[in-house]
Amino acid sequence: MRPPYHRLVEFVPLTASDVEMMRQCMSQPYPVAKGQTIRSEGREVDGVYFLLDGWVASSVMLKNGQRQIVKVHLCGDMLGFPSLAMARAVETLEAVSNATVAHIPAGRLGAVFAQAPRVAAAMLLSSQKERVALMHALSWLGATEAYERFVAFLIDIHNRLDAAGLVTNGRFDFPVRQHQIAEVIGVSVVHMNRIMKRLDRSGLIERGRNMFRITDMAGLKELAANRIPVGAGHQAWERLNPAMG
Amino acid sequence: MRPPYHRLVEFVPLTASDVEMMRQCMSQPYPVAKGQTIRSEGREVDGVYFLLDGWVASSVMLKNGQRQIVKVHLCGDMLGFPSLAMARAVETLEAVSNATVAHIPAGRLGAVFAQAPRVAAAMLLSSQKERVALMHALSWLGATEAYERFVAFLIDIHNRLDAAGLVTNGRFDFPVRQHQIAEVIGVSVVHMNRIMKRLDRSGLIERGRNMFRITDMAGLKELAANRIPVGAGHQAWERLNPAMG
DNA sequence: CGGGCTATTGAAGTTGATCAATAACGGTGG
DNA sequence: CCACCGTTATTGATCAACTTCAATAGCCCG
Repeated sequence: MRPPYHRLVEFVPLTASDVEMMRQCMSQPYPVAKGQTIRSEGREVDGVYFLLDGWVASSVMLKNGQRQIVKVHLCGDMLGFPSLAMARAVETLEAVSNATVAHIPAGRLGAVFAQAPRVAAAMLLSSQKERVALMHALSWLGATEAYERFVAFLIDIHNRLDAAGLVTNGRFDFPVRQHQIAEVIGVSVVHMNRIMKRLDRSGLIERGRNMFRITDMAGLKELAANRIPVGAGHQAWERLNPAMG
Repeated sequence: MRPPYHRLVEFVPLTASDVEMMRQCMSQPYPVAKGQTIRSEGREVDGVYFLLDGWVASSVMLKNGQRQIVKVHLCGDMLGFPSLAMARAVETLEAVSNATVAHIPAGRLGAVFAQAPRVAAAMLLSSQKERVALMHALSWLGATEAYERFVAFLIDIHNRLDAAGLVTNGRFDFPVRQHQIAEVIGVSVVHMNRIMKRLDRSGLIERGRNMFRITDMAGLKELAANRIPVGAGHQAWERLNPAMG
């Protein structure tokens, strides 16, 4: 399945009609301009969103006025899923670049799950992968210094963009401003900048205003805090269905 | 539904037969002694675990030898779910107190999902709640100082124990050692201890070697970094099924 | 070509880490 | 019942990572 639909079939070999059903339950895709909010924390939960193109930050606001970006979403991601379990939305979804999203009303989502249990399984497994990503982000934040955290973040972004076919020769668009990266990594903008300069000097990457190129992935991986876990792919589905396969 | 089964029906009004089916697919409950490992990071993923009693830490190991506890599991929690999407287990499950768990083989889990879509929905929504918990832990780690993080952690534990009926008059068992709390909060043991002494002086809590009593919850909540989000309960299920209700 | 956002750099102050040592607890064997 | 020992808790002193304040420079856009 081509991006942006590649993630739907990552864990479960959905049929063409399964995917078509998912597509049917989405609204017409619409553009969101850079900086615009798709849905704010505290709003009513009326469903989830599918990101067809662009970059979206999912963030949580704290009482002290600080904001933590808990996930940078890329092409093919489902947005706002965690809030489905909560009375009101817990995260703010904000476009970091110009983006294209489609809304999926909660009611239609329920209908799809009822009619296509394989789609439900696909969503369940995708959600577990997101939990793993959060667990790793948490471990970086709690147990490593900021430089390594940023390296791990860069590698993650690279790999996910690569899966969406958006990396050429280690080079990819990177529309995230330094103050936003700082909110991901959990440091001040000032320190974030010092980290970038330090990474510049390392010679492992090249950096443009809206672009990154990883010139030495092996070197970067040595700096990162832990091994990048590998997804189970369709093996996950096979584990759940030992008979059918 | 009584603990430890209270969380199964938190979001979806499962029938008695749904719950019975879940219970059927679990192994005979077995004890795990304090300090024992239930499943290690890197092991094969052969299913998940249900925690009937006791405390279990879910942790991730980093290359630098540091360990981050990403979740402290309590009675009624499902353990090891995130690894279902990965080729090998990403977290280590270790008993913090004597505990009782039951194993749920992946294959039986798949069978339940196929036969009881409402159970699948319940698991999906529970997983979203866990994602929200991780998102908040992440925001605390990234954007607040350790003292507030610990307060937020304490409140969270209190609320979850309360939901399991394990709090009396603000008092609850707390078998977690300071070095383990340090691994949750992301600080050194030494600093963790200073935080506890500081909290002692605040007069908001009383502390014993294996016990906590919250004497001023309102005061604690003022210290915490952000509002405690409220779960949607069965409203989550109703959102997914607007017709049936 | 002015104005706002973004990036960069310096200097001083905090939070929390690390090293090191001591005290208290809890269980065990004699 | 007590002496012993490993684990856990507590405290002091020094050091590193990171923050905050402040200022300047560069980029993009109308």
